[in-house]
Amino acid sequence: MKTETPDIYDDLQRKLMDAVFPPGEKLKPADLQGEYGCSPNTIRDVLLRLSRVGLVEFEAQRGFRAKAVNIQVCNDITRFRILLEQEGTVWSMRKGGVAWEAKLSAAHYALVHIERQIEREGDMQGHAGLWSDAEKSFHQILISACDSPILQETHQNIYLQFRQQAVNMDRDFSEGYFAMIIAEHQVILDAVLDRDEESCRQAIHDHLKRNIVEPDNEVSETKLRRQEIGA
Amino acid sequence: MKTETPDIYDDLQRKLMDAVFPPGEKLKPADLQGEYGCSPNTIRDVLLRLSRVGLVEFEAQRGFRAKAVNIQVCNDITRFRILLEQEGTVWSMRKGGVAWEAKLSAAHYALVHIERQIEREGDMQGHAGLWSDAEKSFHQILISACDSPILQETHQNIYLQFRQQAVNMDRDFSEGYFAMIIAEHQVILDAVLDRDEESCRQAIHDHLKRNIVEPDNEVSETKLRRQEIGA
DNA sequence: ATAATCGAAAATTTTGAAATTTTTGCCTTT
DNA sequence: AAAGGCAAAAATTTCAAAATTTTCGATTAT
Repeated sequence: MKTETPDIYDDLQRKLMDAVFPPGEKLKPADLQGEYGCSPNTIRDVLLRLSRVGLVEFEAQRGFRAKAVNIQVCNDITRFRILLEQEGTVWSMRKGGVAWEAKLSAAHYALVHIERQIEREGDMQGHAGLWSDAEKSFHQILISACDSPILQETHQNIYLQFRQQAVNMDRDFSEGYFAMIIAEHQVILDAVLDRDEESCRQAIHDHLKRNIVEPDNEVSETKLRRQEIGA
Repeated sequence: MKTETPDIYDDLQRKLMDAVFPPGEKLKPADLQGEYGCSPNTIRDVLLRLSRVGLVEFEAQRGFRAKAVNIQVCNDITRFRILLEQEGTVWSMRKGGVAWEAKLSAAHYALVHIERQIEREGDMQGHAGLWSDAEKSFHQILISACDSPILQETHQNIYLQFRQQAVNMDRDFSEGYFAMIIAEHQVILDAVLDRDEESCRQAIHDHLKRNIVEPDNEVSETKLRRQEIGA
Protein backbone atom coordinates (compact mmCIF):
# COMPACT_ATOMS: atom_id res chain seq x y z
CA MET A 1 0.00 0.00 0.00
CA LYS A 2 1.37 3.36 -1.03
CA THR A 3 1.89 6.35 1.18
CA GLU A 4 -1.18 8.48 0.87
CA THR A 5 -1.10 10.23 4.20
CA PRO A 6 -0.32 13.58 2.55
CA ASP A 7 -3.43 13.19 0.42
CA ILE A 8 -5.54 12.43 3.45
CA TYR A 9 -4.04 15.44 5.22
CA ASP A 10 -4.78 17.74 2.31
CA ASP A 11 -8.28 16.40 1.83
CA LEU A 12 -9.20 16.75 5.49
CA GLN A 13 -7.71 20.24 5.61
CA ARG A 14 -9.77 21.27 2.62
CA LYS A 15 -12.94 19.81 4.10
CA LEU A 16 -12.26 21.60 7.37
CA MET A 17 -11.78 24.90 5.56
CA ASP A 18 -14.82 24.40 3.32
CA ALA A 19 -17.09 23.82 6.28
CA VAL A 20 -17.87 20.26 5.19
CA PHE A 21 -17.72 19.47 8.89
CA PRO A 22 -19.93 21.71 11.01
CA PRO A 23 -17.90 23.59 13.60
CA GLY A 24 -17.55 21.61 16.79
CA GLU A 25 -18.44 18.30 15.15
CA LYS A 26 -16.67 15.31 16.51
CA LEU A 27 -14.11 13.80 14.17
CA LYS A 28 -13.95 10.10 14.82
CA PRO A 29 -11.03 8.27 13.26
CA ALA A 30 -13.11 5.09 13.10
CA ASP A 31 -15.74 6.83 10.99
CA LEU A 32 -13.39 8.64 8.65
CA GLN A 33 -11.39 5.50 8.14
CA GLY A 34 -13.94 4.15 5.66
CA GLU A 35 -13.69 7.24 3.46
CA TYR A 36 -10.02 6.78 2.87
CA GLY A 37 -9.58 3.04 3.12
CA CYS A 38 -6.93 3.17 5.81
CA SER A 39 -6.73 2.27 9.47
CA PRO A 40 -8.15 4.49 12.19
CA ASN A 41 -4.68 5.19 13.51
CA THR A 42 -3.60 6.76 10.25
CA ILE A 43 -6.51 9.18 10.57
CA ARG A 44 -5.55 9.83 14.18
CA ASP A 45 -2.07 10.68 13.02
CA VAL A 46 -3.36 13.16 10.47
CA LEU A 47 -5.74 14.77 12.96
CA LEU A 48 -2.93 15.24 15.45
CA ARG A 49 -1.01 17.10 12.80
CA LEU A 50 -4.03 19.21 11.87
CA SER A 51 -4.40 20.17 15.51
CA ARG A 52 -0.87 21.53 15.26
CA VAL A 53 -2.18 24.11 12.80
CA GLY A 54 -5.23 24.89 14.90
CA LEU A 55 -7.86 23.66 12.46
CA VAL A 56 -8.80 20.84 14.80
CA GLU A 57 -9.20 20.81 18.55
CA PHE A 58 -7.71 17.92 20.46
CA GLU A 59 -8.12 16.88 24.05
CA ALA A 60 -6.44 13.85 25.53
CA GLN A 61 -8.79 10.89 25.97
CA ARG A 62 -11.59 12.85 24.29
CA GLY A 63 -10.65 12.84 20.67
CA PHE A 64 -10.92 15.52 18.03
CA ARG A 65 -13.39 18.20 17.05
CA ALA A 66 -13.67 20.63 14.20
CA LYS A 67 -12.73 24.02 15.61
CA ALA A 68 -15.52 26.02 17.16
CA VAL A 69 -16.85 29.07 15.36
CA ASN A 70 -18.20 32.02 17.28
CA ILE A 71 -17.83 35.75 17.57
CA GLN A 72 -15.19 35.63 20.30
CA VAL A 73 -12.92 33.22 18.47
CA CYS A 74 -13.34 35.04 15.19
CA ASN A 75 -12.54 38.40 16.77
CA ASP A 76 -9.56 36.94 18.55
CA ILE A 77 -8.15 35.41 15.38
CA THR A 78 -8.71 38.63 13.45
CA ARG A 79 -7.05 40.86 16.05
CA PHE A 80 -4.08 38.52 16.18
CA ARG A 81 -3.90 38.37 12.40
CA ILE A 82 -3.85 42.16 12.24
CA LEU A 83 -0.96 42.27 14.69
CA LEU A 84 1.07 39.66 12.82
CA GLU A 85 0.41 41.16 9.44
CA GLN A 86 1.17 44.72 10.53
CA GLU A 87 4.43 43.78 12.17
CA GLY A 88 5.45 41.27 9.51
CA THR A 89 4.84 43.82 6.78
CA VAL A 90 6.71 46.61 8.54
CA TRP A 91 9.66 44.32 9.17
CA SER A 92 9.53 43.27 5.52
CA MET A 93 9.56 46.91 4.45
CA ARG A 94 12.81 47.34 6.35
CA LYS A 95 14.45 44.15 5.14
CA GLY A 96 12.92 43.62 1.73
CA GLY A 97 14.55 44.77 -1.48
CA VAL A 98 13.46 45.25 -5.04
CA ALA A 99 12.87 41.55 -5.57
CA TRP A 100 10.33 41.58 -2.77
CA GLU A 101 8.57 44.64 -4.16
CA ALA A 102 8.42 42.99 -7.56
CA LYS A 103 6.87 39.81 -6.19
CA LEU A 104 4.35 41.82 -4.22
CA SER A 105 3.40 43.88 -7.25
CA ALA A 106 2.94 40.74 -9.30
CA ALA A 107 0.75 39.14 -6.64
CA HIS A 108 -1.28 42.33 -6.35
CA TYR A 109 -1.73 42.54 -10.09
CA ALA A 110 -3.05 38.99 -10.27
CA LEU A 111 -5.32 39.58 -7.31
CA VAL A 112 -6.84 42.75 -8.72
CA HIS A 113 -7.37 41.01 -12.02
CA ILE A 114 -9.52 38.32 -10.43
CA GLU A 115 -11.34 40.76 -8.18
CA ARG A 116 -12.29 43.00 -11.09
CA GLN A 117 -13.57 40.01 -12.97
CA ILE A 118 -15.71 38.89 -10.07
CA GLU A 119 -17.02 42.44 -9.57
CA ARG A 120 -17.95 42.63 -13.26
CA GLU A 121 -19.59 39.24 -13.53
CA GLY A 122 -21.10 39.38 -10.08
CA ASP A 123 -20.25 35.70 -9.79
CA MET A 124 -18.36 34.65 -6.71
CA GLN A 125 -18.96 30.93 -6.93
CA GLY A 126 -17.05 30.27 -10.10
CA HIS A 127 -13.92 32.05 -8.91
CA ALA A 128 -13.96 31.39 -5.19
CA GLY A 129 -11.02 29.03 -5.22
CA LEU A 130 -8.96 31.19 -7.55
CA TRP A 131 -9.61 34.36 -5.56
CA SER A 132 -8.90 32.58 -2.32
CA ASP A 133 -5.49 31.49 -3.57
CA ALA A 134 -4.63 34.92 -4.93
CA GLU A 135 -5.64 36.67 -1.72
CA LYS A 136 -3.65 34.23 0.35
CA SER A 137 -0.66 34.72 -1.89
CA PHE A 138 -0.80 38.51 -1.61
CA HIS A 139 -0.99 38.52 2.15
CA GLN A 140 1.75 35.95 2.52
CA ILE A 141 4.13 37.76 0.21
CA LEU A 142 3.41 40.92 2.18
CA ILE A 143 5.23 39.45 5.17
CA SER A 144 7.61 37.18 3.27
CA ALA A 145 10.65 39.44 3.63
CA CYS A 146 10.36 39.95 7.37
CA ASP A 147 13.16 37.48 8.09
CA SER A 148 11.23 35.74 10.86
CA PRO A 149 10.30 32.14 10.08
CA ILE A 150 8.37 31.91 13.31
CA LEU A 151 6.22 34.93 12.56
CA GLN A 152 5.55 33.62 9.07
CA GLU A 153 4.63 30.16 10.25
CA THR A 154 2.37 31.54 12.94
CA HIS A 155 0.72 33.82 10.42
CA GLN A 156 0.17 30.93 8.07
CA ASN A 157 -1.65 29.00 10.78
CA ILE A 158 -3.70 32.00 11.82
CA TYR A 159 -4.60 32.66 8.20
CA LEU A 160 -5.93 29.12 7.81
CA GLN A 161 -7.96 29.47 10.98
CA PHE A 162 -9.23 32.83 9.77
CA ARG A 163 -10.46 31.28 6.55
CA GLN A 164 -12.08 28.47 8.44
CA GLN A 165 -14.00 31.00 10.51
CA ALA A 166 -14.86 33.14 7.49
CA VAL A 167 -16.32 30.27 5.49
CA ASN A 168 -18.70 29.52 8.32
CA MET A 169 -20.03 33.06 8.36
CA ASP A 170 -22.49 34.63 6.01
CA ARG A 171 -20.83 37.49 4.25
CA ASP A 172 -22.68 39.79 1.98
CA PHE A 173 -20.80 39.84 -1.29
CA SER A 174 -23.23 42.49 -2.40
CA GLU A 175 -22.73 45.04 -5.14
CA GLY A 176 -19.56 46.99 -4.60
CA TYR A 177 -18.00 44.62 -2.08
CA PHE A 178 -15.05 43.75 -4.25
CA ALA A 179 -14.65 47.33 -5.37
CA MET A 180 -14.05 48.13 -1.73
CA ILE A 181 -11.61 45.26 -1.32
CA ILE A 182 -9.72 46.32 -4.42
CA ALA A 183 -9.32 49.83 -3.06
CA GLU A 184 -8.09 48.55 0.29
CA HIS A 185 -5.50 46.27 -1.25
CA GLN A 186 -4.33 49.22 -3.32
CA VAL A 187 -3.90 51.39 -0.24
CA ILE A 188 -1.79 48.69 1.39
CA LEU A 189 0.41 48.29 -1.68
CA ASP A 190 0.91 52.04 -2.01
CA ALA A 191 1.87 52.42 1.63
CA VAL A 192 4.39 49.60 1.30
CA LEU A 193 5.99 51.04 -1.82
CA ASP A 194 6.07 54.47 -0.19
CA ARG A 195 7.84 52.93 2.82
CA ASP A 196 5.31 54.63 5.05
CA GLU A 197 5.13 52.38 8.10
CA GLU A 198 2.31 54.13 9.91
CA SER A 199 0.10 54.34 6.85
CA CYS A 200 0.81 50.69 6.23
CA ARG A 201 -0.27 49.65 9.71
CA GLN A 202 -3.38 51.74 9.33
CA ALA A 203 -4.19 50.29 5.91
CA ILE A 204 -3.84 46.71 7.11
CA HIS A 205 -6.00 47.45 10.12
CA ASP A 206 -8.67 49.11 8.01
CA HIS A 207 -8.65 46.21 5.59
CA LEU A 208 -9.18 43.52 8.22
CA LYS A 209 -11.25 45.32 10.83
CA ARG A 210 -14.52 44.44 9.09
CA ASN A 211 -14.09 40.96 10.56
CA ILE A 212 -14.12 42.24 14.11
CA VAL A 213 -17.69 42.23 15.29
CA GLU A 214 -18.16 44.35 18.36
CA PRO A 215 -21.06 43.28 20.60
CA ASP A 216 -22.64 46.72 20.26
CA ASN A 217 -22.36 46.67 16.50
CA GLU A 218 -25.87 45.42 15.84
CA VAL A 219 -25.71 45.57 12.07
CA SER A 220 -22.83 43.16 11.87
CA GLU A 221 -24.17 40.77 14.47
CA THR A 222 -26.36 39.15 11.85
CA LYS A 223 -23.34 38.17 9.86
CA LEU A 224 -22.77 35.03 11.87
CA ARG A 225 -24.71 32.10 10.53
CA ARG A 226 -23.80 29.24 12.78
CA GLN A 227 -22.79 31.42 15.67
CA GLU A 228 -22.10 29.65 18.92
CA ILE A 229 -22.43 26.24 17.31
CA GLY A 230 -19.78 24.04 18.75
CA ALA A 231 -18.65 26.54 21.33
CA MET B 1 -1.69 -1.01 31.57
CA LYS B 2 -2.44 2.41 32.96
CA THR B 3 -2.49 5.64 31.06
CA GLU B 4 0.87 7.26 31.53
CA THR B 5 1.12 9.24 28.35
CA PRO B 6 0.86 12.53 30.24
CA ASP B 7 3.86 11.51 32.34
CA ILE B 8 5.86 10.65 29.26
CA TYR B 9 4.87 13.97 27.72
CA ASP B 10 5.95 15.92 30.79
CA ASP B 11 9.18 14.01 31.14
CA LEU B 12 10.16 14.49 27.52
CA GLN B 13 9.25 18.16 27.65
CA ARG B 14 11.45 18.64 30.70
CA LYS B 15 14.33 16.80 29.10
CA LEU B 16 13.96 18.91 25.99
CA MET B 17 14.03 22.11 28.04
CA ASP B 18 16.93 20.97 30.21
CA ALA B 19 19.09 20.24 27.19
CA VAL B 20 19.30 16.54 28.01
CA PHE B 21 19.03 16.05 24.26
CA PRO B 22 21.58 18.04 22.30
CA PRO B 23 19.89 20.43 19.86
CA GLY B 24 19.25 18.77 16.55
CA GLU B 25 19.60 15.26 17.92
CA LYS B 26 17.38 12.71 16.34
CA LEU B 27 14.60 11.46 18.58
CA LYS B 28 13.85 7.89 17.62
CA PRO B 29 10.68 6.43 19.09
CA ALA B 30 12.24 2.98 18.96
CA ASP B 31 15.12 4.11 21.18
CA LEU B 32 13.06 6.10 23.68
CA GLN B 33 10.60 3.26 23.98
CA GLY B 34 12.90 1.35 26.33
CA GLU B 35 13.13 4.28 28.76
CA TYR B 36 9.41 4.34 29.37
CA GLY B 37 8.42 0.75 28.84
CA CYS B 38 5.85 1.50 26.20
CA SER B 39 5.50 0.94 22.49
CA PRO B 40 7.24 3.12 19.92
CA ASN B 41 3.88 4.39 18.72
CA THR B 42 3.10 5.91 22.07
CA ILE B 43 6.34 7.86 21.89
CA ARG B 44 5.51 8.90 18.37
CA ASP B 45 2.19 10.18 19.61
CA VAL B 46 3.86 12.24 22.31
CA LEU B 47 6.47 13.65 19.95
CA LEU B 48 3.78 14.73 17.51
CA ARG B 49 2.17 16.68 20.31
CA LEU B 50 5.49 18.21 21.37
CA SER B 51 6.02 19.36 17.80
CA ARG B 52 2.77 21.29 18.18
CA VAL B 53 4.48 23.40 20.85
CA GLY B 54 7.62 23.84 18.78
CA LEU B 55 10.00 22.01 21.10
CA VAL B 56 10.48 19.26 18.55
CA GLU B 57 10.84 19.46 14.80
CA PHE B 58 8.91 17.01 12.70
CA GLU B 59 9.11 16.17 9.03
CA ALA B 60 6.99 13.56 7.35
CA GLN B 61 8.86 10.34 6.66
CA ARG B 62 11.91 11.73 8.42
CA GLY B 63 11.01 11.57 12.04
CA PHE B 64 11.70 13.94 14.89
CA ARG B 65 14.58 16.10 16.07
CA ALA B 66 15.23 18.23 19.10
CA LYS B 67 14.85 21.82 17.95
CA ALA B 68 17.96 23.41 16.51
CA VAL B 69 19.78 26.05 18.53
CA ASN B 70 21.63 28.85 16.78
CA ILE B 71 21.84 32.60 16.69
CA GLN B 72 19.25 33.05 14.00
CA VAL B 73 16.61 30.93 15.70
CA CYS B 74 17.31 32.48 19.07
CA ASN B 75 17.05 36.00 17.70
CA ASP B 76 13.89 35.13 15.85
CA ILE B 77 12.26 33.68 18.93
CA THR B 78 13.30 36.66 21.04
CA ARG B 79 12.02 39.25 18.57
CA PHE B 80 8.72 37.43 18.33
CA ARG B 81 8.52 37.12 22.09
CA ILE B 82 9.07 40.86 22.46
CA LEU B 83 6.25 41.54 20.02
CA LEU B 84 3.81 39.21 21.76
CA GLU B 85 4.68 40.40 25.22
CA GLN B 86 4.51 44.09 24.33
CA GLU B 87 1.16 43.78 22.65
CA GLY B 88 -0.27 41.33 25.17
CA THR B 89 0.73 43.59 28.04
CA VAL B 90 -0.67 46.73 26.44
CA TRP B 91 -3.96 44.99 25.71
CA SER B 92 -3.98 43.74 29.28
CA MET B 93 -3.44 47.29 30.54
CA ARG B 94 -6.57 48.32 28.68
CA LYS B 95 -8.72 45.36 29.72
CA GLY B 96 -7.31 44.41 33.10
CA GLY B 97 -8.74 45.65 36.36
CA VAL B 98 -7.61 45.77 39.95
CA ALA B 99 -7.62 42.00 40.27
CA TRP B 100 -5.08 41.76 37.48
CA GLU B 101 -2.87 44.43 39.00
CA ALA B 102 -3.01 42.60 42.31
CA LYS B 103 -1.97 39.29 40.77
CA LEU B 104 0.84 40.98 38.90
CA SER B 105 2.11 42.69 42.04
CA ALA B 106 2.05 39.41 43.91
CA ALA B 107 3.98 37.63 41.16
CA HIS B 108 6.49 40.47 41.03
CA TYR B 109 6.95 40.42 44.78
CA ALA B 110 7.69 36.69 44.77
CA LEU B 111 10.03 37.06 41.81
CA VAL B 112 12.04 39.87 43.38
CA HIS B 113 12.28 37.90 46.61
CA ILE B 114 13.97 34.99 44.87
CA GLU B 115 16.16 37.21 42.73
CA ARG B 116 17.46 39.13 45.75
CA GLN B 117 18.22 35.86 47.45
CA ILE B 118 20.18 34.57 44.48
CA GLU B 119 22.04 37.88 44.18
CA ARG B 120 22.96 37.75 47.87
CA GLU B 121 24.04 34.13 47.95
CA GLY B 122 25.56 34.21 44.50
CA ASP B 123 24.16 30.72 44.03
CA MET B 124 22.12 30.14 40.91
CA GLN B 125 22.14 26.35 40.92
CA GLY B 126 20.12 25.86 44.06
CA HIS B 127 17.33 28.18 43.00
CA ALA B 128 17.28 27.71 39.24
CA GLY B 129 13.99 25.85 39.18
CA LEU B 130 12.28 28.20 41.59
CA TRP B 131 13.45 31.32 39.80
CA SER B 132 12.48 29.82 36.46
CA ASP B 133 8.92 29.23 37.66
CA ALA B 134 8.62 32.69 39.22
CA GLU B 135 9.92 34.42 36.11
CA LYS B 136 7.56 32.44 33.91
CA SER B 137 4.67 33.29 36.18
CA PHE B 138 5.41 37.02 36.12
CA HIS B 139 5.64 37.19 32.34
CA GLN B 140 2.51 35.12 31.85
CA ILE B 141 0.44 37.16 34.26
CA LEU B 142 1.66 40.26 32.46
CA ILE B 143 -0.37 39.26 29.41
CA SER B 144 -3.08 37.30 31.19
CA ALA B 145 -5.72 40.04 30.97
CA CYS B 146 -5.33 40.69 27.26
CA ASP B 147 -8.49 38.73 26.42
CA SER B 148 -6.85 36.87 23.56
CA PRO B 149 -6.54 33.12 24.15
CA ILE B 150 -4.64 32.75 20.89
CA LEU B 151 -2.03 35.34 21.80
CA GLN B 152 -1.60 33.77 25.21
CA GLU B 153 -1.25 30.26 23.83
CA THR B 154 1.22 31.41 21.21
CA HIS B 155 3.20 33.27 23.85
CA GLN B 156 3.28 30.19 26.04
CA ASN B 157 4.75 28.16 23.20
CA ILE B 158 7.29 30.83 22.34
CA TYR B 159 8.27 31.13 25.96
CA LEU B 160 9.00 27.40 26.15
CA GLN B 161 11.08 27.62 23.00
CA PHE B 162 12.88 30.64 24.40
CA ARG B 163 13.80 28.72 27.51
CA GLN B 164 14.96 25.80 25.41
CA GLN B 165 17.28 28.12 23.53
CA ALA B 166 18.46 29.89 26.66
CA VAL B 167 19.42 26.69 28.46
CA ASN B 168 21.66 25.77 25.56
CA MET B 169 23.54 29.04 25.74
CA ASP B 170 26.22 30.08 28.15
CA ARG B 171 25.03 33.06 30.07
CA ASP B 172 27.21 34.91 32.47
CA PHE B 173 25.36 35.13 35.75
CA SER B 174 28.19 37.28 36.96
CA GLU B 175 28.10 39.72 39.84
CA GLY B 176 25.29 42.19 39.43
CA TYR B 177 23.39 40.25 36.80
CA PHE B 178 20.33 39.75 38.93
CA ALA B 179 20.51 43.29 40.25
CA MET B 180 20.06 44.35 36.67
CA ILE B 181 17.18 41.95 36.11
CA ILE B 182 15.48 43.14 39.27
CA ALA B 183 15.65 46.74 38.11
CA GLU B 184 14.24 45.84 34.69
CA HIS B 185 11.31 43.94 36.12
CA GLN B 186 10.60 46.93 38.35
CA VAL B 187 10.54 49.29 35.39
CA ILE B 188 8.05 47.05 33.63
CA LEU B 189 5.80 46.86 36.67
CA ASP B 190 5.90 50.61 37.22
CA ALA B 191 5.02 51.32 33.60
CA VAL B 192 2.08 48.94 33.79
CA LEU B 193 0.72 50.46 36.99
CA ASP B 194 1.21 53.93 35.52
CA ARG B 195 -0.78 52.83 32.45
CA ASP B 196 2.00 54.23 30.32
CA GLU B 197 1.83 52.15 27.16
CA GLU B 198 4.89 53.52 25.43
CA SER B 199 7.11 53.20 28.48
CA CYS B 200 5.83 49.69 28.93
CA ARG B 201 6.73 48.66 25.38
CA GLN B 202 10.13 50.20 25.85
CA ALA B 203 10.69 48.48 29.19
CA ILE B 204 9.77 45.05 27.81
CA HIS B 205 12.03 45.60 24.83
CA ASP B 206 14.92 46.71 27.02
CA HIS B 207 14.43 43.72 29.28
CA LEU B 208 14.54 41.12 26.51
CA LYS B 209 16.89 42.70 24.00
CA ARG B 210 19.96 41.21 25.69
CA ASN B 211 18.98 37.94 24.02
CA ILE B 212 19.23 39.39 20.55
CA VAL B 213 22.75 38.85 19.33
CA GLU B 214 23.60 40.96 16.35
CA PRO B 215 26.20 39.47 13.99
CA ASP B 216 28.44 42.51 14.43
CA ASN B 217 28.27 42.36 18.19
CA GLU B 218 31.45 40.40 18.71
CA VAL B 219 31.39 40.40 22.48
CA SER B 220 28.10 38.58 22.62
CA GLU B 221 28.95 36.10 19.90
CA THR B 222 30.85 34.02 22.39
CA LYS B 223 27.71 33.49 24.40
CA LEU B 224 26.61 30.62 22.24
CA ARG B 225 28.06 27.36 23.39
CA ARG B 226 26.69 24.83 20.98
CA GLN B 227 26.06 27.31 18.24
CA GLU B 228 25.10 25.90 14.89
CA ILE B 229 24.89 22.41 16.25
CA GLY B 230 21.92 20.75 14.69
CA ALA B 231 21.19 23.63 12.37
C1' DA C 1 38.61 10.75 -9.73
C1' DT C 2 33.90 11.89 -9.75
C1' DA C 3 29.31 10.83 -10.22
C1' DA C 4 25.54 7.71 -10.54
C1' DT C 5 23.26 3.38 -9.31
C1' DC C 6 22.11 -0.50 -6.78
C1' DG C 7 21.07 -3.00 -2.61
C1' DA C 8 21.20 -3.84 2.25
C1' DA C 9 20.23 -1.89 6.70
C1' DA C 10 17.89 1.35 9.49
C1' DA C 11 14.10 4.17 10.46
C1' DT C 12 9.47 5.60 9.85
C1' DT C 13 4.70 4.70 8.96
C1' DT C 14 0.69 1.81 8.81
C1' DT C 15 -2.14 -1.78 10.43
C1' DG C 16 -5.77 -4.24 13.09
C1' DA C 17 -6.68 -5.96 17.37
C1' DA C 18 -6.51 -5.56 22.47
C1' DA C 19 -6.76 -2.64 26.52
C1' DT C 20 -8.30 1.49 28.69
C1' DT C 21 -11.20 5.29 29.28
C1' DT C 22 -15.29 7.95 28.56
C1' DT C 23 -20.05 8.22 27.52
C1' DT C 24 -24.76 6.71 27.65
C1' DG C 25 -28.94 4.63 29.08
C1' DC C 26 -31.23 2.28 32.68
C1' DC C 27 -32.21 1.06 37.18
C1' DT C 28 -32.37 1.93 42.00
C1' DT C 29 -32.86 4.99 45.84
C1' DT C 30 -34.37 9.06 48.21
C1' DA D 1 -39.92 12.94 40.11
C1' DA D 2 -35.00 13.85 40.66
C1' DA D 3 -30.52 12.28 41.80
C1' DG D 4 -27.12 8.92 41.98
C1' DG D 5 -24.93 4.75 40.63
C1' DC D 6 -24.15 0.76 37.75
C1' DA D 7 -23.35 -1.66 33.62
C1' DA D 8 -23.19 -1.90 28.72
C1' DA D 9 -21.65 0.40 24.65
C1' DA D 10 -18.91 3.49 22.20
C1' DA D 11 -14.76 5.82 21.54
C1' DT D 12 -9.98 6.56 22.35
C1' DT D 13 -5.40 4.91 23.21
C1' DT D 14 -1.87 1.45 23.16
C1' DC D 15 0.52 -2.32 21.29
C1' DA D 16 3.74 -5.19 18.40
C1' DA D 17 4.38 -6.70 13.89
C1' DA D 18 4.26 -5.84 8.86
C1' DA D 19 4.95 -2.74 5.06
C1' DT D 20 6.98 1.30 3.21
C1' DT D 21 10.35 4.71 2.76
C1' DT D 22 14.74 6.69 3.56
C1' DT D 23 19.62 6.37 4.43
C1' DC D 24 24.13 4.77 3.71
C1' DG D 25 27.86 2.16 1.78
C1' DA D 26 29.75 -0.15 -1.99
C1' DT D 27 30.07 -1.04 -6.76
C1' DT D 28 30.08 0.43 -11.46
C1' DA D 29 30.27 3.54 -15.23
C1' DT D 30 31.69 7.96 -17.11
